[in-house]
Amino acid sequence: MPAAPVPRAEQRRRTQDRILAAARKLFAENGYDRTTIRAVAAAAKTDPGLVMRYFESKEKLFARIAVVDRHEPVDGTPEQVAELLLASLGEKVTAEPAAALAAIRSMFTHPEAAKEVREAMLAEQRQAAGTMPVPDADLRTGLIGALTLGTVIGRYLLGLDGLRDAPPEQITALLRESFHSIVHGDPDGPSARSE
Amino acid sequence: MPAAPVPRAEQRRRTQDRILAAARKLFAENGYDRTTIRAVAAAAKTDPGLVMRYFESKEKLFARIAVVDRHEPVDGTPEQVAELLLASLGEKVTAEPAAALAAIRSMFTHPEAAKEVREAMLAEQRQAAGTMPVPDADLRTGLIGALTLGTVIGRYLLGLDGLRDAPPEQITALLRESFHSIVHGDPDGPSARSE
DNA sequence: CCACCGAGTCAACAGGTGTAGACTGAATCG
DNA sequence: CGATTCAGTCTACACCTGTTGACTCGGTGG
Repeated sequence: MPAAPVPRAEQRRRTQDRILAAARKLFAENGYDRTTIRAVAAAAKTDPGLVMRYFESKEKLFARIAVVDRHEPVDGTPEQVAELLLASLGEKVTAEPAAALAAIRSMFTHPEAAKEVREAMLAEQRQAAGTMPVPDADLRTGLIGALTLGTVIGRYLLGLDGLRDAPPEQITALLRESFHSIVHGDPDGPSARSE
Repeated sequence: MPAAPVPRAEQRRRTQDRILAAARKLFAENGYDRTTIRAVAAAAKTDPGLVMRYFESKEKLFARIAVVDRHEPVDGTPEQVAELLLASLGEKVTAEPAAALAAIRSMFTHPEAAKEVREAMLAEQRQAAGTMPVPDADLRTGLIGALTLGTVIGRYLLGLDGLRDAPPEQITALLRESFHSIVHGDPDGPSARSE
């Protein structure tokens, strides 16, 4: 007597979770286009039809997965802002969030993913820019965002030699001075340092 | 009487050029997966069959297009190396080579494109690393490569607000100090500056 | 001038895609 | 206990993909 007949609600939750996990993994590894509903279903040991039933469409499934989490508002002096942005990079380099990787990997070919990444970066950018009273604040904060993105890509998506297995603290240590110089460096280059 | 019957050789060259131009454009805009042979043929005002006949396969056509040009060997003191890498970024930010964009846009989903970009970056990295007598030279040069890539991506592929229309000199000026600090900064962070 | 070659066109194939719908059987509920 | 709901499965559709081969027809070399 199989006395433990798994309740239907729980059964459903389990399969949905398996599908989400498989989707996260496959989207992160192969990007949107190269990930098929059939592959997700297979990896989740289910049927493509079920994936459709639970998540409506491939698009919706991807949207459910590929979220880049926005961090809390930054504020303070430019130096503090630089330090905060650096810390946020540290988290990203430490955590390896499959969801963000899925979005980043797909952002060049999938419009929705590009929008997701762009908006997350712009949100960060606007807030940081507000604390900088220089005319080219947009450029500076955008640059820092780009550098952050480049670092994450180099480490996780390209696996560059020096970056792949470096301890996060070492990476952030090397970038600390960079971030600071960009945030409050003088606009005409480093030739005239006032500090 | 249309007295100028275009010679066959030239006719062929023209069509091949049209195909190559269309492929460059479409691969750069949409990436490998989302670019179809049919679309290339249509944009080149030809037939898919002809594309196959002239370039054998989609793969070969892409390989023909997506080449990231390696620049000449860098050498000298670390400071000079930093300056050279910065200049090379300047070129990249100025030129907007469709070919490289095609490779970069496809590198997350197309293995061959990833290899192309990786190898171009590693070649640069190895040479630059040779001039640095520190144990973490790989990390430093890899980081600079990642920052360069991030900048190009932010400018051309994401079109970030501050980066999209900033003059290249301004970008390189802001990054100059960063590159230098990474190349010859001290390994334990910027807290103890010897300069 | 005529046979040939090759640029260009067309239709089709085999495979893979997202998605829809009918069906089955067991958990659920009155 | 009987009726019903619903997780899970299977089949099929319509479409799009890279790629192939047969066909046309005008420039080309003998």
